Amino acid sequence: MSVQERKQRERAERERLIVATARELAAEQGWDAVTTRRLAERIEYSQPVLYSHFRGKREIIGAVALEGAAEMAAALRAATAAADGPRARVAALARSYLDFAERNPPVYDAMFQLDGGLAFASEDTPAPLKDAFAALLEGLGDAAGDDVHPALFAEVFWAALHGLVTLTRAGRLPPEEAERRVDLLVDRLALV
Amino acid sequence: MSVQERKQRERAERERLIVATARELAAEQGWDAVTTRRLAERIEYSQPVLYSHFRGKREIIGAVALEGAAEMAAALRAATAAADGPRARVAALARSYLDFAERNPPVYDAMFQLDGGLAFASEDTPAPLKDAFAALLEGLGDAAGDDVHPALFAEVFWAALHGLVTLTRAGRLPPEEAERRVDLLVDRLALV
DNA sequence: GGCTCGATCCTAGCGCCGCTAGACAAGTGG
DNA sequence: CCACTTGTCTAGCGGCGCTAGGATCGAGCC
Repeated sequence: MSVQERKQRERAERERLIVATARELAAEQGWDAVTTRRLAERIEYSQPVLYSHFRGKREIIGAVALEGAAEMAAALRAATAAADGPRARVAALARSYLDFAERNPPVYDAMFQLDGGLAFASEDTPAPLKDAFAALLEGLGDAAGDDVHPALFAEVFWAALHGLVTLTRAGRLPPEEAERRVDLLVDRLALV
Repeated sequence: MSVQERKQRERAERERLIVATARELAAEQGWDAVTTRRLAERIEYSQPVLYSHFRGKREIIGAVALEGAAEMAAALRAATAAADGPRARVAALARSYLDFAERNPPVYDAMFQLDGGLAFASEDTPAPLKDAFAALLEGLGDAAGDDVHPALFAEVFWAALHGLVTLTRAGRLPPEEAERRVDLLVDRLALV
């Protein structure tokens, strides 16, 4: 069986290569430049090979999004763990979120802007996505206050962060004021 | 000169037809279905005619976005004018914004999700876009509080609303709770 | 060791996209 | 009546996502 196992390993390896290359290409030249032809050329296989791993381009985007979700969850947890006190924790969470989006624009796009064909709010939502939201929920802790359901609070807080990311990226919000916006958001929304 | 004037009128009329048809097609089948070929067929002209009015597809999307911005500005002003008291005004503004996005998904997408080639935060930002933000700013009035610049406050409030729209559309936030989220946003963010 | 056969991968191509060059008809001014 | 501008169309370019069908190659059996 060793031969089959080796083949499976190689296959999995190649799948990782595809996702990593797609991400790399997107980081260098944007998602528009990520075409199946270019991607195939970079991994030094022909186009149809991509389709033996993924149903189509959407699924490749989705794979990048899942990778990103896992990384974001880790980043959020690391940031909140290092913070001291409730307010600092919420602020660190917010900064960490914005920071992640700024450092990985194509990954963030894959997660929220592009169609990666991922189910979001259903039972078959992929685990990494659920976990990223869980990390958000943990970090916010009891900043929701007694009169508001924590999940609802997390949703609104998340929406605000996501809006900041989107509008900043669109060139609508000058980056210099980012810090002040985070302060405003944390000071007013969170009860800490 | 009458002949030339008539021609100009007809030309302007056809341009409106193009934009309206693009919007209609997007509303019926989504922006993916808005191709230059289909659009040309619907207006009963050939493809190149589109390019005598717009530089390309992006500009057509941009035109729909501008139309949408003007409508949104009007909707926001109407909603805030009808509201009584500062808190009601802010709440009406928020509901009106979300309502607009829900009623006109493709238009909202043209404004904020797609690339319409519009300059956003510079001196040559088209007037309708500036005006829409102005309407937002007016509606929020002095809900910013004394310690926060009104424009900065408007940006954050807007970002939160935009995030709610995006995440709701992505299926991430259940629509039933929309009202409660608006309440949370208004109660905490606005000082009224 | 030679052969069969299934897995694996590639070449070629389909239908569609955004966009444009160049032919052609219609209307205007001399 | 003719030259010419203006407006529109036909046809086609390069590139897209995706797939059918043929070639190749290595594993497993006699």
